[in-house]
Amino acid sequence: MALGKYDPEAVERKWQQTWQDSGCFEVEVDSAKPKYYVLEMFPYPSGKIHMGHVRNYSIGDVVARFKSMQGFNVLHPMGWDAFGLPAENAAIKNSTHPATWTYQNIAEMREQLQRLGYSYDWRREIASCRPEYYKWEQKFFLKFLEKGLAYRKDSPQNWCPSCNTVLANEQVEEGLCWRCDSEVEQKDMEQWFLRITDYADELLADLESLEGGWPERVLNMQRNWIGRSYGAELTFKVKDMDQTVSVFTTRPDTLFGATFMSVAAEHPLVETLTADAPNKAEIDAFVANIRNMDRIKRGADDLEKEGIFTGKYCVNPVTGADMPIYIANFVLMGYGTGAVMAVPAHDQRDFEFARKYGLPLKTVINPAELDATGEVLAEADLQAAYTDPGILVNSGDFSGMDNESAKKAIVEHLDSSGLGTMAVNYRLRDWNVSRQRFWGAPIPVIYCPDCGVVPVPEDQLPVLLPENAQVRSDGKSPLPAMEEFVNCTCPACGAAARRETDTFDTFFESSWYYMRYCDPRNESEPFSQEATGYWMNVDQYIGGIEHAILHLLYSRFFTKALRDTGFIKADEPFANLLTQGMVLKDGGKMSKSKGNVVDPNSMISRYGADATRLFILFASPPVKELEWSDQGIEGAFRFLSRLWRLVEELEDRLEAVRPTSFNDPQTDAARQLRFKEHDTVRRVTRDIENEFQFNTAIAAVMELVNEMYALKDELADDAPKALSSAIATAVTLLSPVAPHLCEELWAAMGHAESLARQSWPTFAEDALVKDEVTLVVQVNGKVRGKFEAPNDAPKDDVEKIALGLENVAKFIEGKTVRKVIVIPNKLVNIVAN
RNA sequence: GCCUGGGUGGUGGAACUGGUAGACACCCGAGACUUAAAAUCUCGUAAUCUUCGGAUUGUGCGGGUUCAAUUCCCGCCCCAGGUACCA
Repeated sequence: MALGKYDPEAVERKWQQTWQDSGCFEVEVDSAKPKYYVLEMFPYPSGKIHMGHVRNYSIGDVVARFKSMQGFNVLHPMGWDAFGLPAENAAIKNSTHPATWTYQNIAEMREQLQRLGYSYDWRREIASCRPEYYKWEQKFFLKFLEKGLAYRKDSPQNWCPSCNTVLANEQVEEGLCWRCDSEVEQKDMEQWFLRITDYADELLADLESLEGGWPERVLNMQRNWIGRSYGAELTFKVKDMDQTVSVFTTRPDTLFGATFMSVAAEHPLVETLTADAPNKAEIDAFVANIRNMDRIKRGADDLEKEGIFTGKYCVNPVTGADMPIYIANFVLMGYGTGAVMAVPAHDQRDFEFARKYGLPLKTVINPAELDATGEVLAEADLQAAYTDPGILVNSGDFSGMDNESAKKAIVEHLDSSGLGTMAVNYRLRDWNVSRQRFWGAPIPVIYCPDCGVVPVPEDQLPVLLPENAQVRSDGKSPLPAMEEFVNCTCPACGAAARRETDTFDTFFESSWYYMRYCDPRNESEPFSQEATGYWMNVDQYIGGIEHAILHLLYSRFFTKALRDTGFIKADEPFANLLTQGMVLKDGGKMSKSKGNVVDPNSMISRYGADATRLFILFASPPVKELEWSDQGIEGAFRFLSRLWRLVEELEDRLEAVRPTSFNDPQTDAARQLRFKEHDTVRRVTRDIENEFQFNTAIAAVMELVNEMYALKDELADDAPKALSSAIATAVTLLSPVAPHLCEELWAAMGHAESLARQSWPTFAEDALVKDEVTLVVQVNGKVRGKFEAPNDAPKDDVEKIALGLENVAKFIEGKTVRKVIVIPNKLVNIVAN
């Protein structure tokens, strides 16, 4: 077989067909083999793949092919995160059904991914918008409902006026909708929630088990998001009223210094407290003003602290002092209890508030150094709150205690009277999963006028999304107006009832798709225990950092919830996580508005899939950002052509040998090439295993190819065997990155079996032993010369040669040699002065 | 403010447990081949100086440890991401 000119398109199409015909990447449960599950985040079928996808999937493909060659049974699936708003928008624009647009996009994107030669088991492909898929999450929801993990609640929600739907807390970014950047409003609505907060502790604790496998910053982002703080819940009696106010505080040790109380404008007690206030109108206006303020303004750093006195007092349980109750604009209903005990001497916000409204300050924590002198921090002198640790003062029996011990002691004291307990508070809120959208999975419940909320019986699943729906031009979901969908009979009593018209948040689908991949065609259950027992967890998950909180937190929660409802045995879904960096152009993110988008298709048709993959993996390590370079991909293409030409030139003399099979060099050149060949195996293997350093792995193969070019004419009789072995090694090592070209060259050497089925090469230690090594000579730490010496030459010999070097002698002349440090086979440092 | 990363040539990036800083590639320059161009091949390419042997400086800044520091320690500056009136 003659190779001829390198034509990427022809080579790539040929091997893609071959792999498909032979079922090369199709895998089954095989308990005799160790498994490896590599997964890339499944794409939203927007219509076209972009460079970010190419990077994500190329990284995953190298891992999959590498692990497979190492002997693992590799699960490497692909599918589509197919529900979502863009399909509805496109449907409005083209007046079609969102499904039409979605399935068309899937077909196009599948073809593009196939053109890139990724080693997916396409039989396992899933699309989350198919009833065979969402049927199971409807079932999960019913189980959650049964377990009390799902509940319905009426409360203020984040509302995006542009998307016409509510958003989860995680989907609001700086007060804006995560998807469309519209300002998010607050709206009272009845919605379905999942009790993710029940798992707050476990979600936090298990992050420890991911240490090492997940990037530290993602673990930290999740920790911050869950936001656990330790403190106490204290109860204050309202004076002259049969009411109490509870607060959460991390500083119960400062209770003796609490001089007033601040509550949020939304606090349920506000109305009761102010009912008989003489300035009721003024208070109402103040409250309304805060409530109507948008999130951004209200959350601004420089927002002036403002408040208004309710006219009521509560009683400090330890001092008995009256504490005026204020409504304050900086107190948030969404955190803690929506009420704060104000300790102006030891909290900066309370300090500012107290100064503004002339409220009393009382020092109760004294800096230890000051305390030693017998003095106490003077309230009048305070320029800011004292928030550091110290010794309690003015605190009755607790005075003299250090403030850490006092936290516990004071809460225990209150506990006896039922006014305080230790408490843990989380920033995490329950997950609102209701969306007022059409293109999503219907929430399987029915509202009966007599029975209330009734779950759809399991045998009536799936609740199908109607195929005949007409999307509305105003963007609202058509479901509430579709009588044939809405009207139904109550499964409990048979009366006429209404079906829920909200659909699930699309993060519902992406929270469990990796489990479905394990058993994607199962019609009797979401997945079998056998399949998930073998394949789960995902060994390596790869995707963008933008999912660090949302998707990854929801998936972790889902795994635990499905474990507790008996579906799966795993505690965590993803053992290892790689977050790849963004693909940039001219220093900025590629975007249509900037007009700097590089279309993968044009690159593939021009340079081929192999060159595109090679460049994107070579230009930068996976976790870093990648600057796209048009010259760079040309360089990648040039290297592949160079390798191709080398094999073409030698084709007649090559033998179908295994990598690193050449082991009896006769010439120095052959010894040198053999060293390089084995060293390359060592480096490439190490670089891929350590942090997926594909860039340096590729560089190592480039060096090997350069070495072959440099030595090929000096190999004499060793040439055929030495070169055959080195080329076999080069194409094998490079095959995960540029699989098509490598298969072609492998075949050209005379191999009948696919390279994809070969085992990963190993290196021989003896090949890495050099007869001669270069030693560097330093004088006082500066390089002054170098020389060749036999491997493991005796220290004394090495020292003698080093001291005798001309340039070295120059630098030690007139000085006394104090010490000579010899690092074997590396370096000699002469210390002289 | 707090948390997490990160600052190395003209550019992307290397440097295994402290041991020749700049691998590999891009760009650029010179030469070979060619009628010519492209492609390809060879060589050069941190800065400054140079008697062309080499010398000096150099991994954000300032200190320190060490025979030896991009690597370890202390203090600062800058950049990116996350997060926050969180009580």
